[in-house]
Amino acid sequence: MPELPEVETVRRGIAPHLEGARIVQFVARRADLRTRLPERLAERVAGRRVAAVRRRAKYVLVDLAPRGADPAETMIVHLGMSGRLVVRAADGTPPGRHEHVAFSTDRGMEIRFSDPRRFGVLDLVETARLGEDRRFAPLGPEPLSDAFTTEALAAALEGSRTSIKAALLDQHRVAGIGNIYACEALFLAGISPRRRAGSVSPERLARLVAAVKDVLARAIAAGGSSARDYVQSSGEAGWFQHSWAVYDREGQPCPGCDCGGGVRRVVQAGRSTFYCARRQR
DNA sequence: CGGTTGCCCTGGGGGC
DNA sequence: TGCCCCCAGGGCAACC
Repeated sequence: MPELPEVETVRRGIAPHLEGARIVQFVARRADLRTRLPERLAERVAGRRVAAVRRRAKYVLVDLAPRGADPAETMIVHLGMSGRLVVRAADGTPPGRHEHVAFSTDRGMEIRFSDPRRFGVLDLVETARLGEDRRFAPLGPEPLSDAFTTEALAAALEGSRTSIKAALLDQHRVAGIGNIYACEALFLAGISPRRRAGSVSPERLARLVAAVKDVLARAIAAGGSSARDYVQSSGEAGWFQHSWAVYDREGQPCPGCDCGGGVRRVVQAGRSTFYCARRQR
């Protein structure tokens, strides 16, 4: 699934089409995503004006303006591993097999949520209660915000005996990093993914914070890096070649390093980790 | 309590 | 070509 940069790119892709627009029709074709769609979702959303499209961690947040007695509500979208939000003209084209939800706007555009693996989530919560939602309350800081500092990361990792790689994937310590960018940031910072999280020195944590920000910002600037499941929100298929230094490059030489073994793959907490044993210590 | 494992689901790729 | 196994960007509940 899209990690933070891909979700941010999706947000930027759909925001111009949604912000200020009114949702005129909302259709849910199947309700059994990772969690069930909320009751009466279509009637609760149809007719509402979109106040803003935001992002928190890997969630897209579509803020719906109040309507009559209805308070401001937020549609929460998580793309899971294979989810997409595609913008297209509302031209009546029938939905594809995996397009589970679709909604159109008074500007003649349609947003389709497709998710073959159905690991995604779509929910509706009162905007004022978002902060106490169990999915959002425990989230760590946004890595691209000023709140994500060396000191903040050190505090989040203090005493932790898990690996630094697993810690970076823990959304409660820092939010939005997934498997690809965890690998890439550790490579950039020269830190072994197997090192215990609580034992990384402040100097190296400072490098890691900078590496996380750098790798995420560059991915956003590039439009998000892609994997096979991803399609840019504006609809064009497959954007971009991968430009990863170590992710999915087992056995290949890492950039600027001719160490014999090349990039290694190990499994940590059930997820593949790619790293260079020579450059990462 | 913190950390690790298994599972939710479908599709694509590689090996045979 | 076909089949079968393995793997995949996440998150969470159930376990140690």
